[in-house]
Amino acid sequence: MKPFYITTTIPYVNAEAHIGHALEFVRADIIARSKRLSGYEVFFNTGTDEHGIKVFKIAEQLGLEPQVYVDQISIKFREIMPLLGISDDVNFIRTTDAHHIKAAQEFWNIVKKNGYIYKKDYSIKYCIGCELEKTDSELVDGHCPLHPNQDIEIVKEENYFFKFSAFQRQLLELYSSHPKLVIPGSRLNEIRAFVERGLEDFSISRLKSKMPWGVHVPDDDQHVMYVWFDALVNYISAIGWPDDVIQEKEAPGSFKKWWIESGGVVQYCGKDNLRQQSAMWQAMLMAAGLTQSQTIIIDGFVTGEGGIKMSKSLGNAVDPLEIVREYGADVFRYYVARELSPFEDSPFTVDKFKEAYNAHLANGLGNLVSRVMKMATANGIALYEGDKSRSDFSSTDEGVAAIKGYGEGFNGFDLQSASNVIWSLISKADSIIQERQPFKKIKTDRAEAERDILELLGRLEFIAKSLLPIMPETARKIIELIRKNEMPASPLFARK
RNA sequence: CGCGGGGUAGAGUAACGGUAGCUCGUCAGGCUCAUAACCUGAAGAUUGCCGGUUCGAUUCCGGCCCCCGCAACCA
Repeated sequence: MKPFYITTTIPYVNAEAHIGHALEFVRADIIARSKRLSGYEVFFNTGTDEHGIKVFKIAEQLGLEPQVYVDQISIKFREIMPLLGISDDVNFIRTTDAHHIKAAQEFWNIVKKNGYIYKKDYSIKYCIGCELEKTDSELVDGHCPLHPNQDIEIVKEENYFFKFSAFQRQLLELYSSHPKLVIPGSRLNEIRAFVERGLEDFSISRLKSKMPWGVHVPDDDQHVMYVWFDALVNYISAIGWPDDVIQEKEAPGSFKKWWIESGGVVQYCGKDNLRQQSAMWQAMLMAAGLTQSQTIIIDGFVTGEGGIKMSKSLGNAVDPLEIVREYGADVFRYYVARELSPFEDSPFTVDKFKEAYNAHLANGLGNLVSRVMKMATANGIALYEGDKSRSDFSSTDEGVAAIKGYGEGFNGFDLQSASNVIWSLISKADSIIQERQPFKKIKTDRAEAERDILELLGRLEFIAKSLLPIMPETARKIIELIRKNEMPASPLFARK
């Protein structure tokens, strides 16, 4: 079986999971499931990023050891997975895992040995009020917005730096030779323009005296790693690197299989992560002598009504778990796949969600299942005689075209166009019932009506099978009903 | 002249050189197998503004206005 490796970015655990995380988990899972169904062996990775000053401070405020805090919050993220219908075999990496820490240090050693790590003075902008360093973008008029009356202190410290600037040409070559590296193409243009403007080396360590919660820099007990050389390495530590490379100890789930033979990792990330994933991380891989990622899919953001940023203070934030609690994982997955733009920002409101649920799941899919199964069961017309199907939609011209459109959607990671194929088949089936009226015909022309109903069952089965990656539980339920020739005990999606 | 994305019917979006499509909502008709569901039809858009290229522009080019994100260590 051909291997396929897909990963999400791993969320930082300074806050609980929000809808953007849920969206990314679900999208990656839909791709993972579809690959599995088309015969790939899949490694699906997600997890949590747990080091850094913010986590350290939060733990301090809560009066907890950092490790205790991250244990608590990491498990919350892990527990979300089954609630979203994420595949059971998803790998969940934590940057505090012993193996990951070892891998991050080994990665550092290799890059250093290759001459891409050096030390220099670094000016940190520090807010005394927050006791935190600040980035320019966090400052308003040169002051911390939380402490506008205090001056920002410039603290100089010696940090390790990564020679990002050395990779400008190689990165540009990579973008030219791999036009599908970043999806959608507009994001590739964006990152290319960024790299063309010139790269600055970036700092990859912090003084341990100020930031104790991090991976120790090898051979220097004054420093811990700053986020990049820690968190980004998870994509390879998750698949066993460096064991089978360094020690030539080939383990199952090895780096060679998942990173090399698969053709590289497919990564999902939000648009705020474009730079980190498609430039910084790729350069780090080059520096370590490793091959590049295969594809980086850039998600848009979920916004509130009218494209306004979602935030708790604005009161327009939607909690994915509340949605899942009320509607179930499959409905949320449907919404992510079909109602949100695959690559651009799209609004998510409870009203819109409910509207889509009623229109396309209750009235659409759910209602179709009821009407088809009613005609089949009431008249004793089953699709299967033993194991033999009496109507196979996939071999019809229409079926072949549907498979093509659906496949193209998935190949381009365009879940929306893939699911549109399914919903146009649902709509078509509704029209067929209306036009041919098998429910009426059954009284006058049984043979003809039976043919119609069998065709509808075949279509419904095709719809259900196509739905497996997106709405796995629902799809299985429908397939089961068809096999047993039964009505659903209660409506699949009750109107709300 | 920092970078990128966008402005299309009441709402959300698609098309990207050839009569502006889809979904929701609205209105009218039909059907009764179905979850007051389904089917058909209608109304509703001078495709942000101005100019250019073209036989023809929502689609290409130039200018302007407005919105959003990013602007380097914010996951």
